[in-house]
Amino acid sequence: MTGRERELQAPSPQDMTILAETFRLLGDPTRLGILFFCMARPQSVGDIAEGLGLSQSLVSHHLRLLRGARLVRGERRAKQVFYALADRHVSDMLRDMASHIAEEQDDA
Amino acid sequence: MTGRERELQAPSPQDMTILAETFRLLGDPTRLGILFFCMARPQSVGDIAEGLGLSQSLVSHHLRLLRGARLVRGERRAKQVFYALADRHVSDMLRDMASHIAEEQDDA
DNA sequence: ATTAAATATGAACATGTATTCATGTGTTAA
DNA sequence: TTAACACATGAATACATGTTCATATTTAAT
Repeated sequence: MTGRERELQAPSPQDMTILAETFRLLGDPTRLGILFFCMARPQSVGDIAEGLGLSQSLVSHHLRLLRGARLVRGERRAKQVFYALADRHVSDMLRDMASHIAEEQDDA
Repeated sequence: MTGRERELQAPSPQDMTILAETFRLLGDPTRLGILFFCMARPQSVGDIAEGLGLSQSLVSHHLRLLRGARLVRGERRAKQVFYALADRHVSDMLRDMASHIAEEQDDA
């Protein structure tokens, strides 16, 4: 115990880069919608497109970016590819942020 | 208890918008740097600029965006304006995300 | 082999945005 | 009132990026 328990050190430059990149990808409404749409269970590209009212091409483009950042994982089943959040960290991040935003509204 | 305790409902459209906007603002390396720089204690605009090697104008422009989203708060003291994270939610968000990213690196 | 279905990719475009430069506004001291 | 300091703002620009359209690739069925 140093008496400064709440001291917060800035992330390493490397983590900073990844952090900013992650935030940037989550900062697009379309991509954010895709992520929440895949949260409950894996969804095929077509399902995402239809469910969110987006073109198949657009969804595929966004999924490529999300894949590149390891935010989602895609698995083939026959002709379709089902996408899911990459791991628990991703879903936890979304959940945490969502709850922070929700609480923030109270004390406006 | 429903047996589906981990069920996650998507945020409301309104929260979705705020969430995406928040992510978008955090998605810029310069802004992210400014936020972490102000985390420990309030910092003046000049200190931020000098500390991060940025122009005063650029810092001011970014602070305006961060203010608009209520991510930071500015307080005047004499000639200077000291900026701090708006509230605990903001610092918690940054801390949470940073730790998620840090842990994510382990199981690469 | 053809055909159809599902997804991925490349080019093109329009829009958004981070940065710089110049200038304005507010505050303190003389 | 000036002058100097600290910060804010507007215009301009270079660059990034979200979206569409057309087309390629992969898989399954006949």
